[in-house]
Amino acid sequence: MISKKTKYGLKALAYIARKENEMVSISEIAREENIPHKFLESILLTLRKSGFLGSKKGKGGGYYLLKSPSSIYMVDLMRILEGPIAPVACVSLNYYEKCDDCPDEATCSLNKLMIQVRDANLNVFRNTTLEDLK
Amino acid sequence: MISKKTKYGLKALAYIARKENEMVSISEIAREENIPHKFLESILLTLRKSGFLGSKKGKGGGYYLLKSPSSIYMVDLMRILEGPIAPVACVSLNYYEKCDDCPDEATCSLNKLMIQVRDANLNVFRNTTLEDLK
DNA sequence: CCTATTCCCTACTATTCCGATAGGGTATTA
DNA sequence: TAATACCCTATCGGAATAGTAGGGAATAGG
Repeated sequence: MISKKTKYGLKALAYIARKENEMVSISEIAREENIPHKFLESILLTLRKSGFLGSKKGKGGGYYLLKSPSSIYMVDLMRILEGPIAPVACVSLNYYEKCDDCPDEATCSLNKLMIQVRDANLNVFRNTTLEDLK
Repeated sequence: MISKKTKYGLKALAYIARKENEMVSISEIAREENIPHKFLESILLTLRKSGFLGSKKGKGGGYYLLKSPSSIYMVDLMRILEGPIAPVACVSLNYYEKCDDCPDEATCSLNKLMIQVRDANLNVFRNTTLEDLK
């Protein structure tokens, strides 16, 4: 199950994508998408720091996409918002970590299944862009 | 990312499956698979109550599979150990729940993607059995 | 029978993570 | 200069996760 952070983040991005080339304020998104204002603020902040959003301060300011929706891939958004795509860290491409218990990944009974799950999810996320959420 | 409960549970089941028709004790599994004894005990208890394992008390006792590994599907194990397969409850087949925020699932921007993810995972878990983990 | 073994069961604890909020600071526009 | 809107750090309660404690009950072997 994905976190609310991820869910809110994707919904907000889809909302911004629908308003092509417009500046969109946190307040507007929060209101229209029923997302807690302050929580959303922190999410958009990380999306800006990750290079997906630009922002403008002051009256009439807000957020806007830095790239076209069709060139923003879900796989990149998911990694920023949710973390690893893989179901266990020991098969993660971007967040690899060894298991405490498992002495040898090559003979681990779960390894193959975990890789299958990872790849199934990667396949979806690599073939979906923000354009598809509009 | 799956919980340690799920990971330990699957590893334990795979271990038991490898010992065909033998009685396997908690202690043996805990030792061989590096799983905390008491934690494993509680996991195997839920697997027994869910109908996957049988048990025998007393000296020489332990756990055993109630069905052949090839007829125990991952999808059923995952639902017991991990919970919903779906990334959000509002697209879950077995654990459906309406979203607080979303006024209408039919127009929700995430709905289609979430269903895709759910189905990708279902596809893996429905086509894998405990036999494949042996 | 007695005892060691092994599962059974409830409850409890410690830690981590999630969801959300507080509160002030800074830039921008009118 | 007032109002608006983003910037940033810190904090906090509650839920979930991970794991522990401790005694009870069945069983096999001596």
